[in-house]
Amino acid sequence: MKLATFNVNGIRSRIEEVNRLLNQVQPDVVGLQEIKCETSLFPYESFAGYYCSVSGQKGYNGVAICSRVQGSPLEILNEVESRSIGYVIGGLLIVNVYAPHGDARGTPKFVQKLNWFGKLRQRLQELLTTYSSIVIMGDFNVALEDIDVWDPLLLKDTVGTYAEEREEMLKLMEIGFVDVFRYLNPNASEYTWWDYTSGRAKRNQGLRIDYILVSENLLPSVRECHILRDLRVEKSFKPSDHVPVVCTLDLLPT
DNA sequence: ATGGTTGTGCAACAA
Repeated sequence: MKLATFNVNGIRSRIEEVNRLLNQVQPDVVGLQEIKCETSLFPYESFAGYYCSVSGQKGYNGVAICSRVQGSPLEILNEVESRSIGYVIGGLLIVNVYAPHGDARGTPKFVQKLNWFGKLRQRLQELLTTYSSIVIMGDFNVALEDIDVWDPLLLKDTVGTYAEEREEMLKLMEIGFVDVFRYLNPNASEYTWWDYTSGRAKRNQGLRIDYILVSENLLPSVRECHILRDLRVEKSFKPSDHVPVVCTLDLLPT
């Protein structure tokens, strides 16, 4: 089973890049973040062969899960902003999230981000009593370690590297989830997001803030995990500021 | 250079 997560930064402006992902990678399940449209405006026609469960919102945020195998939608968090969505495929629960970006330490948005992680952790703890196999994918807006940051000194104590943010994400993982990319690549410095400004992408000055996490029972099934940096360097279309993360598990997509 | 770019939606905000 091949899983992909992709913060598209506006799904209606990213059709070409999404087509490339679907055709080249042929994922069984795709989690999308920042679709930035209402549910009714989601381009379902671009996902032929997929069942799409969408939680949209006008202008901002918005998440979707598209799966080749039909499943059942599951509410993850009851929240005003569309930042989470769940989909149950057989015995596997897929959770797709778009964590709040946050702001500088001490601001309301900084506190909201930490609280959101706390709510998600509590909900996952509850879900782990029902679903033993859970995948959480998405844009967490946190670079867990300094090797996930192109210049840890320059970016010390900024959005995505604050110790409080890292602690919240680690607490979430400590209830029983593993970062698949780091598990397979203990020392790799690869990034999933580059600022549009200042030519960050071409100089590979980015952060790793998009993840696929699996519940510990799934670790024996983990085979591969790749970050598709080519999609940002590619000149043939306008890219998102994020690139997809793709993981392969030895599970049948049923 | 208090800088730079993008999407949404049409001014300004969020990232």
